[in-house]
Formats: sequence, C-alpha cells, structure tokens
Amino acid sequence: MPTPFQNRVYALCKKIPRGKVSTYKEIGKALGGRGQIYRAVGMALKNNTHAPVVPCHRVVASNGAIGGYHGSTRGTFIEKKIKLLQQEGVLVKDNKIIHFKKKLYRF
DNA sequence: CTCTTGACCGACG
DNA sequence: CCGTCGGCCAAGA
Repeated sequence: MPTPFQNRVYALCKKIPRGKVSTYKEIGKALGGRGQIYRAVGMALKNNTHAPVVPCHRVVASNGAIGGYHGSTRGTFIEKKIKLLQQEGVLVKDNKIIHFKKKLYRF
C-alpha cells in the first residue's frame, strides 16, 4: 500500500502530458513542500513498481539529467527510460535531456 | 521519539 | 568541470 504522499506524487506524474517532462523539485513544489521535499519525492518514485502505469519516466532531475529508474541510478533500466522518452519526442543525449527547458512542464 | 538514508538541489572554491 | 557542504522532507528501523 502506498502512502498518501506517494499517491500525490503518482497523481502528479499522471498529469504530465506526453512529450513533456517534469522534475522532482517541481513536483515537490506542486505538493506544497519546500526544502528537501524532492528527496522524499525520489523515495516515493523508487517505491513505484507499477511503471509505466505511472509515467515516472517523465520525471527527471532539475539539471535535465535522467536521474534514476526502477530503483537504480544507472543500468539497463535507465536506457529503457531514455528510450521511452525519445519515443515520446523528448531527445536525450549523454543521460541529459536536450532542450530541457522547452520540454519542462510546470504544474 | 531518534537516527539514517534517498531516483535531489544549489552554492562555493 | 569537479568535489564538498549545507539544507532540513518522508519513511522505515
């Protein structure tokens, strides 16, 4: 069972439109949190095993880095995440999102 | 309740 | 560009 906090995070993830991405920080802000809120967001997504029902692959770090996927900061899953993003029109180079500012979706 | 850890961020040198 | 430090959220032990 997910915690209420996790539910909020997942709900926001679903709101992200196709071809757009968001960041841990923006999600945290949207939740009304401040400071280290994005760290808690990261934990929530890590606990998310039902991907891609929840499009957590559209959530990246604030600097445009991919971040992590399926509980890993690097590995096969990350490649999968990149592929999914590129399928949706978000180009990724060297684990960073191209035109990140343009693709960034704010709530 | 206390302590640790995490898919993080921003500032500084 | 890279390593280091401060910050101060949520969940689990």
